[in-house]
Amino acid sequence: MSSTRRAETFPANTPAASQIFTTVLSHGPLTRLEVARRAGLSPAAVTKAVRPLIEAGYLVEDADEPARPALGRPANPVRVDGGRALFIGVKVTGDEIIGVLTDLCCRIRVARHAPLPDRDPKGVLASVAELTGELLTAAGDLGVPVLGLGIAVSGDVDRGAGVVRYSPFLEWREVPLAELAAATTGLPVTVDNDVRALTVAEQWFGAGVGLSDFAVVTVGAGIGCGLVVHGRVVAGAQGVAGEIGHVTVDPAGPPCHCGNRGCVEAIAGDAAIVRRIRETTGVEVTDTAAAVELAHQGDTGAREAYARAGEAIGRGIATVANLLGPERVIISGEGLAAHDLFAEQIREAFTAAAFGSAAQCDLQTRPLPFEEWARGAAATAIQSFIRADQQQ
Amino acid sequence: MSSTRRAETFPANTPAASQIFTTVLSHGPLTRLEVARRAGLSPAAVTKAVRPLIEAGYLVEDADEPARPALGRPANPVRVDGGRALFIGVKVTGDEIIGVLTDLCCRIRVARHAPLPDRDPKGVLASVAELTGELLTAAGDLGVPVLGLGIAVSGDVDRGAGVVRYSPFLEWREVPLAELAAATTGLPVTVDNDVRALTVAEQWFGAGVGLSDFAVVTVGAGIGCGLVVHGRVVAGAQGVAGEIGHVTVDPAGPPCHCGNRGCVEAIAGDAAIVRRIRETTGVEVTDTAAAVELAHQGDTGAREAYARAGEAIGRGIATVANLLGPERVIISGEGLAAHDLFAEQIREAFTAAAFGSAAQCDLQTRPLPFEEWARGAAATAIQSFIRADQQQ
DNA sequence: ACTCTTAATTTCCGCCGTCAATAAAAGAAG
DNA sequence: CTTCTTTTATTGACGGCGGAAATTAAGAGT
Repeated sequence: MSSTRRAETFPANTPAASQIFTTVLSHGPLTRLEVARRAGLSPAAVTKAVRPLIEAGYLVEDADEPARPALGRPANPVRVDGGRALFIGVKVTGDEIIGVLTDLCCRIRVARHAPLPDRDPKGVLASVAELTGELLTAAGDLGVPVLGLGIAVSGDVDRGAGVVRYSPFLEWREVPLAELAAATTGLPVTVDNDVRALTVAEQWFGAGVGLSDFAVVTVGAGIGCGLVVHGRVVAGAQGVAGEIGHVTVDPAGPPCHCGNRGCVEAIAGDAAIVRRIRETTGVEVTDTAAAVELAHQGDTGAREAYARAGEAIGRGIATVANLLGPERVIISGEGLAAHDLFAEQIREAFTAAAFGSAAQCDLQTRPLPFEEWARGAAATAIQSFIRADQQQ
Repeated sequence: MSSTRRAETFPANTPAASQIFTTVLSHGPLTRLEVARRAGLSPAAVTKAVRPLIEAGYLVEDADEPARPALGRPANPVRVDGGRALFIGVKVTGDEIIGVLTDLCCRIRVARHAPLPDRDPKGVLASVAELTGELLTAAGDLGVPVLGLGIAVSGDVDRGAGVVRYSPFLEWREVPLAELAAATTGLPVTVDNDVRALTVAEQWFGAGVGLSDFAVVTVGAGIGCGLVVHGRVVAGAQGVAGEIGHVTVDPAGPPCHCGNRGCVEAIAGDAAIVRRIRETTGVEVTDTAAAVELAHQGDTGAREAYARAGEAIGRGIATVANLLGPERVIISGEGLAAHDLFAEQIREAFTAAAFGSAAQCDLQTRPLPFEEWARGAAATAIQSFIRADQQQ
């Protein structure tokens, strides 16, 4: 496993081919004509681009003909053969790593997690290698090649360079993770920020499909935000963007570890909610689960803490909507376990603080199973595989 | 003038040609090799694209050879011949219209303004036609054709459709201004939101040249913001974006006409500052000029009002920086007359509220002469002329 | 005069994507 | 059963864009 095996490459050199494939990938089975229409190309171009993709096994003609609605030659839709290739996505948190094996359509086949005994690059790399090894074995049993590995890390990540610039959780600076992981696993590696990875998954396989402007807001220990503008994920000039967690909601609010007061995260982050409940109720809740339970029991102080959190989140989302005018905001995150406790407040605060037509922005809530972060990492690997060099 | 004259079109059909021209336009005289490098094209492609542009008179070989630094065949830089074509930009405010005649390099040749007696579409159209007529006469004296008219209006504008969706100041809804103005002036017309127009001017001819991610913040009666992400001006899904003026800075702050409290505009807008000074000092200041003077005289209350305003603006800018990670923020606007009164607070509040590497964002201040808004409108006309159909 | 160096141009070529015509695959009509 | 209609897919010719490499251009130094 120490040698980099000859990586299989995707047979789509031209921008049109890669765009056509992406269209089919995101929009399920489509006839060639429909693909041409959506991609703004001629039918001839689609036919020509599709052939090599079918020959290589990445696309298949959909055998089952679901609807035979109309006159004329029957349509012959094509779809991506998810089983053609597998990808591995790994999310590294402060104390564990989560890995998934997905197919080309980013459907999870196997999910694993393991504790993270050691946070320094060497230790993390060993854990990643072990987990990847397990998943590779599982892939081998399926007889399908694994064509890429995506790693998601919170913090400041330069995806293009494959370098973790700064990760507070891991206490890393300038770690060339892609290079290191490629050397140990022999796979092509993509490294990206975790929220951006999740955003990529939504853009290609989730609620962001077909939208050129949307945002993903994650609610949990921290409050994160991934942005898609002009059809591309926003990375920011310094590699950091979407810091909604430290948008000030109330300058008189509780102090935040960032040094300010009343950041969204200082009100609606897990720790902030728990602290607030302790302070107002005197009950010694220690973690989020206990906080949620207390609120569900009807405790006024706990409910109020969640209401405040919801309001802060709603205001944060309204800020995003005011500034960018996205078509949709997808709210997700572990914090959604408490969804019923603040959904209403989020919506209310958003509506109140959204200015003008920004209020027309569609708010969607999506559950976030714990493997979802790792799935996002896999999505970045799929993306890198499909458009090896070219952008968007 | 009632018939639409045969519009001259720009001889650059291919994306490469238009990109090459834009590069030369923004980056002054460049040798063909340098253009090729910057545009990511081969020198051959540049030579081929440049020739018809020179023949049509849009580009010229720079006669004066400024530096002859090196060995080898002397470089033969090309630049845009600003005098080849003229454009008109018009900014419509609530009570006057401002018009400029610019050359192809967006340098102002003539500036005029006129009161706006009537705000309904018909009246505005008449005023625009009259002002345009004057500028066309001036252009005729120069013997240079006018190839486009840009109109900037505050509010919700659909540039592609040429329709003003909603303008609170003018009390317009769904006015097809581009079509109407084209019919009366006979010129190709571009209509855009005023802040976005200003942003286009900065992107092509100002402090945003060469940057793919930056923001323009305007300080004046209102607080506005134009955003460029991935090299393109953000328009938002509903045609509205950059509403920094109604980002909440302090939920306990003064009420805003939008229905919330403590919006940036409710603290740092002209009217808000004047009101604040009246309330805290008791002095009956009536307008911004008086407020500035009072502050410059050292009045504590007035100075404090400006300090608060600066803090609010700084926080607003930090929010933009946190969310988008722009490379630069350009602060401009009529409010900069009071620049010395709050520049420091803007910077301090920004630094305090910017999270992590967002603080590395470059803050620049630019004066905003009153014709600048109209110049922005002219910039949109130039942009439309250069890339008639294709995007970016 | 010759060489060295860098800029610009020319020529040729590959290749992508469109156009327009054609084939394919049904059901409908007679 | 044949022919027509309708819609999808394919084919082949064509045009044009942009790149690679060779060539020309225009000096400076020796």
